[in-house]
Amino acid sequence: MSIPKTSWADDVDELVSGQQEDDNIRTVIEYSVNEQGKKVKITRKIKRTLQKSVVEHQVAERQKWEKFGAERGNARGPDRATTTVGENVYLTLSAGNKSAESEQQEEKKPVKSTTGGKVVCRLCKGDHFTAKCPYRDTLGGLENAGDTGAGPDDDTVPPPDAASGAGPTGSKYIPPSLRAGARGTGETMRGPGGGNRDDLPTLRVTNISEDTQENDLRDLFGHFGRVARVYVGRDRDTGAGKGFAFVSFEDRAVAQKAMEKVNGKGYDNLILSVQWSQPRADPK
DNA sequence: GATGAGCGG
Repeated sequence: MSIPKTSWADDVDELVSGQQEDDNIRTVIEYSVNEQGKKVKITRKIKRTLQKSVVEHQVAERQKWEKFGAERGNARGPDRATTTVGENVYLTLSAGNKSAESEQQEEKKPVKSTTGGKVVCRLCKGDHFTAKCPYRDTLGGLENAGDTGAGPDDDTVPPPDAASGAGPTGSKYIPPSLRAGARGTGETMRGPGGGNRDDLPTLRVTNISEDTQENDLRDLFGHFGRVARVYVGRDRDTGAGKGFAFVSFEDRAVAQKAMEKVNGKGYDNLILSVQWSQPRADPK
């Protein structure tokens, strides 16, 4: 009763010779024809993660039935040459460790829904992100101690039981860097003025060659003083330079000096132009 | 001649 095979896909479920068949891994081989008309072999290894043979009782009973019709007299149960036994295969299609359910919920809610789609500043409850709060300098320190550097905060170390996790009130764990009185990255990441990088003295350098790199400019301007940041304007897609760059210094006087010295200077057979930068246009 | 990216409850 061998039924003639009708397609490549019928060649499924045979063991690759010389391959160990693990009880919990089934190897399924398929052949199909791709867009270029070529035969492709697809080998799939299906791992059984469930308990073996989770089958309804009635279904299991059917395996004992005598065969009838054209199959009369053949061995009981499915003939693996012609029949693929369905298994309980659970596919969990998800990205980022999210369950499918939570992913759906996420799609439903609008992207920026914190307070009904409105952004609310944590400091002043204004209509902007906390980072752009106009009162950030004065209020920021209250929310996150150590923000302004050597502030007058006391050096109180949290009591041991507070550090060990949930207290009697069920408070959340707070990493050491965020505990009151914590010193560390927050301080070292900021310049001496306590300001952030948006108000560093910055020069706009134009007429640079398109293959000028950040490091080239660092070298060029580093002689005058500490360079805080270098940005080279590039084409988004190609990455090629667009002929201008921004160089930020720690010290405004240094920036001033650098501007005077480098402006009009030849570099890479071009004449550099150095001006104070304008603050970045901020989209309102 | 030329004016940046990124982060986020």
